[in-house]
Amino acid sequence: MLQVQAIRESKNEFITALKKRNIDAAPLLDKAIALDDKRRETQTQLDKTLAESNTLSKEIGMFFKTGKAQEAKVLKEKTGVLKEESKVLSDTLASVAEELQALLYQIPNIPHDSVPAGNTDEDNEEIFAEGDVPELVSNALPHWELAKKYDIIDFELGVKVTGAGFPVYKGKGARLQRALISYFLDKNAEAGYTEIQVPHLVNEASGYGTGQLPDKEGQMYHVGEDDLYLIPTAEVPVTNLFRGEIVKEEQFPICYTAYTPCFRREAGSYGAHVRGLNRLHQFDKVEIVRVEHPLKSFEALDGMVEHIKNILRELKLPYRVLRLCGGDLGFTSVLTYDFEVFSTAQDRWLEISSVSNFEAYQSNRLKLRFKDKNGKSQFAHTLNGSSLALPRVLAGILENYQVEDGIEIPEVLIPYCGFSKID
RNA sequence: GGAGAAAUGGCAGAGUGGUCGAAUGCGGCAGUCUUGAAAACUGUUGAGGGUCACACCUCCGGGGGUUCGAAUCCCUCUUUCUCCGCCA
Repeated sequence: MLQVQAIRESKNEFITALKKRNIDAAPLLDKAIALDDKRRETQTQLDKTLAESNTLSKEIGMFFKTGKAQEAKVLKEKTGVLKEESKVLSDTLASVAEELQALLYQIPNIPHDSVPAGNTDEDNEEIFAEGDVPELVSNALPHWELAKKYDIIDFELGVKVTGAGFPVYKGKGARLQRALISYFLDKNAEAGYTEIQVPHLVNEASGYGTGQLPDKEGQMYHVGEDDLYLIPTAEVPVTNLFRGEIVKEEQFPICYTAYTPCFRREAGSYGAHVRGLNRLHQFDKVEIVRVEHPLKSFEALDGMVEHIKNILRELKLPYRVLRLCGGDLGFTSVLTYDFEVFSTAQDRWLEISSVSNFEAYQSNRLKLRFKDKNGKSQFAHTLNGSSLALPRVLAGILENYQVEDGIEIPEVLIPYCGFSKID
């Protein structure tokens, strides 16, 4: 969430920037400032009342010690009144603070200067493209047909066991998927990311920490009996490792990578673009997460983009990089680059990675800080990106690497797979 | 799942109703000594809010209560440890 102090300092800039998200933020920001004024005023009054009460209590103690019970009794009556007052004040404070918090949760992050205005993915800005679209055989198939033909992914079996959107990977399909996971993790480790394994279920506080709660509640699977959520991305457990932490400045950059399955209810999504691996309830993803010094976070973002480009280059997949427009930008993000692979057989772009800088928006919720050189603590910046999301990379490989009598395996993956062709 | 014990500052560990934000040790930082380092000695060292800076307020696992006053008493939740049971 935004810091009230920042809202006070840059209200007009924020209003202008939030227009790119098609939001008229003026009333929200004004209300936040007004609530914060009220909060501070109440806090001051409460502090005064408590200070008085503390002083009197000490005096009472002294009177008791010196046997002056009568004097103590008089003061006790006074503190009784102060107690009533402070009760009222602290109730007011709690409710004002809660209201302010709820309001701040509703205000999205401030888009970066470079973010284009716009409403939908149509308005995203292509900033880079690379790789040749392969010439495919005349009877090229989409991946769900290929999956059936070579018996490497079974969607029906998944339906039987669980439901739609939970595919079963078989044989070389399963092996290829595992190869991709290992390959991605190795590439990330090579680039300086520390590999970690994290829980796949998180508690409510973690959901709030990274911003999935309260606004995307319906997108997560919730285990009611234990009040836990299945993670929609490794971002949630990995970033929450730092919840409430004060890190040392010299620890920067903090770079982690983790493989996890991801669970998404995808409530409300429908249409022709959800076939096969395009949209699933459970899928695998390798994530990279960074915690950075505020002055270094955009440099870090660029580094992450370059890193992912390198991977796609090695896989020899045609891809492009988009800068998301205000309307398509995630709630908590300042700047997001999406990577898309071109699927020749489907004749469309498939999103395979999303790389974002959240600046201090998550840190403020997480209370993730560092000590600067002056010994002051300030919020760190958090970033994350997919490196990469498996199903669509798999779809891209299956479709773009198909030949007359099978599917070839990208060269870099052969050592991981132990075979060079699916047939 | 059953029984018992515990939760205090970066760590260890005192503190069972008032002067305790908290002894002491270790660690960290600064200084003295030293060519330099180590040792020794001296000083300093939690977080948040608030202030120009002070003052002041809050925090001893979380929440609630008793009291004029709570780290200390009561309730509750969570977590950890030990023993037993079960088990990948």
